[in-house]
Amino acid sequence: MQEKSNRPYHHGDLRRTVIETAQQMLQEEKGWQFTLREVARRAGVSHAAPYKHFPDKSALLAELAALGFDQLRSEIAGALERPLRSARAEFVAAAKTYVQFGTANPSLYRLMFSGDVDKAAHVKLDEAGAGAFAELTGIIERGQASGAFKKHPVRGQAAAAWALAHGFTMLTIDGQLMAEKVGAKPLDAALMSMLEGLET
Amino acid sequence: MQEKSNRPYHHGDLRRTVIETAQQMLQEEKGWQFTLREVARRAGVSHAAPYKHFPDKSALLAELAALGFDQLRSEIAGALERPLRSARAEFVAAAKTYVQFGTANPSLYRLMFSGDVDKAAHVKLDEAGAGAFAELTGIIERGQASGAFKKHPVRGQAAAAWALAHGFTMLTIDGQLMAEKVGAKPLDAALMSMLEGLET
DNA sequence: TCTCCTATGTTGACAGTGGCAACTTGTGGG
DNA sequence: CCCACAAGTTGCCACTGTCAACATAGGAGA
Repeated sequence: MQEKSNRPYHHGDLRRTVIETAQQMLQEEKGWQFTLREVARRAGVSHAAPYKHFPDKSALLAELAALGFDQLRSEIAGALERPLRSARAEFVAAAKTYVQFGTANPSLYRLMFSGDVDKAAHVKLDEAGAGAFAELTGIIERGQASGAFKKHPVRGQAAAAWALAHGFTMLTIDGQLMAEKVGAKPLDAALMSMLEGLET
Repeated sequence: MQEKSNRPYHHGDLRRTVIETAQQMLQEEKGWQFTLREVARRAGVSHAAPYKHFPDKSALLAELAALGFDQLRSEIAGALERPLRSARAEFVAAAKTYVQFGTANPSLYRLMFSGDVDKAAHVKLDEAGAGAFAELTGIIERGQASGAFKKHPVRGQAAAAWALAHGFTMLTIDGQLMAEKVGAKPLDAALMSMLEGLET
């Protein structure tokens, strides 16, 4: 419109708006390959405005990934808050929450684990592995302490559990684990296999 | 140079040259986010020449991914060619070959499983899951037939095995499975866990 | 051998991108 | 009230993917 925008010259909260707009665009067809200019357009500012809040596009992507890790950790912690009856129940709850998060947010999950975000740009991304891994390590340690799990090296077991959850999430997002190919409840089957290896 | 290139007007084998050049560029820093114009420059042709062999950039990426799946399947088949003493040995050989392939070719492996290649563009990508999955299914079937593996639903077990191998590969490529975090031989630990679940 | 059609190159253009510099408009602190 | 800084805008550059029109072979058929 020829008439000036009624937004004042200073947006007031552009950093948050850019992040939220980018999060919305993650849900769209191009996933994290949206353009920063389109983010700026939707935020109602010029194409260069986001550069006052993020050094470059990669920094915005890193921020999105970091928020994703925050949310993942929060959901896993939430799943373990309720008193659980056994190490097995803890393990299953954490794993199912993990996979549920990834499959509910496929583009975000891909971004979180793409090589394209600059891990040096955001300390939270360094903590990414630490967070998920720490939860799993804790579950296995408690399981071994209670006698429910075999006393194998904890970190190797935790790596296996994380690899299984991560791999399952990625393959599901890719559409590689269709029911007609892998049966109706492949996650349950996968977790049972892993548990049979873990349990005494 | 002002002097004309000594390459004749018709390249003669440009499609193969574009593929090979792109494969080389996959090994470089930008991974599969190389530009088609740079591929054309390195191939010594104009920026539009590749469009006579590939409808668009995505089609070239799909071709690279398909060749990656060919190579992966070939390497797994090669690992299983030698007579193996047990179902366990088969399982370990296939899994280790899988992870070895992915960690030796990180950018190619990421491309193979990125959501960014158009699966409709190449029938081999549809077969991607079929190939790896068929190998794993075969190993588990043979293991169950010989009595080495428990008689659980095969496809669920195969899905678990694939998820573990895939997840382990992706996390390794991401640098998330450093030895100081997960111990010296995390893949061996992971495979042992899964095998303890599989074996009778 | 010639002609014609197709394959496969090239050139030029378009619309868009990421990101930078210089400038403009507030805002807040002293 | 003034000034320094934050946070906007405008304009530009070099590059991209892709398309259309044109140029140059190459091969098949008469």
